Amino acid sequence: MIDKAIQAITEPRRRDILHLVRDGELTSSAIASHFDVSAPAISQHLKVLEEAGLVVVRRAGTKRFYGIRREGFAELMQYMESFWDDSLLRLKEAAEEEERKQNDANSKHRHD
Amino acid sequence: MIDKAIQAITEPRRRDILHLVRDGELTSSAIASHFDVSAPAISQHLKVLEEAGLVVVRRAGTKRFYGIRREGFAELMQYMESFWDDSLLRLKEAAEEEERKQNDANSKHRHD
DNA sequence: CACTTAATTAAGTGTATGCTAAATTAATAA
DNA sequence: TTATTAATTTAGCATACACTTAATTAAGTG
Repeated sequence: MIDKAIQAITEPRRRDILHLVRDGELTSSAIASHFDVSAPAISQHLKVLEEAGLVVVRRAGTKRFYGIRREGFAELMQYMESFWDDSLLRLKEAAEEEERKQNDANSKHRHD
Repeated sequence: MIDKAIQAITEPRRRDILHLVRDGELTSSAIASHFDVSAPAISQHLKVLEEAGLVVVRRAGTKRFYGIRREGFAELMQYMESFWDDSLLRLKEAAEEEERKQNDANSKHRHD
């Protein structure tokens, strides 16, 4: 699922769609009106986002309202954070180690 | 550049490569040895990651050592955070609003 | 029922992309 | 210089995917 979610946010158009619906539900056609592509194209993007667990549909008559799915969003964010936080932690440690070495080297050369 | 970075981490194999090099520099062949694909395939992935500003190369003789590029990583992380943090903030607000409504409705029905 | 509205599914197209084997570059060693 | 090692670039292939138009489904409405 997490792979699907990452795959889903790959496509710039789908990130745009997520930005559109994150403030509240929108119908497929309302979303489509923001773009220069056909309604089916948007419908296909919405399907991908839904299968990735990032949006949910609420049916009301002939309309379908799309909105953010919190759990999916949270899961994706957690993955991202664990990925980058771990990396940054290690980079921070590496940077500090580097600085230590630098200081050692300097103190050997300095004679004040 | 940020679009290229997102595009770059789309591919699962490239995320795996990033995981491999985030603890320290590795040569192209050392990276390739972890996977079932050919060396050229890895080389091409590394090129994508380099052009996205996520890794850097250090040449030493015939070898090329690949490592994480901090600035690129930080930039990508910032973008991700701003995307998701904004979203989560709005979702949190929406949830609180929802709860308020729920409470109002309950207090009208309750007669204790 | 026929008609409208909202949206999706289906079929087909062009392009991007991940992969391979073969050729090429680059640095070093004999 | 010739050979070796490390890696990349090239050319070609197969698949994935974003898009289009046309057809179809689904829910109301006259």
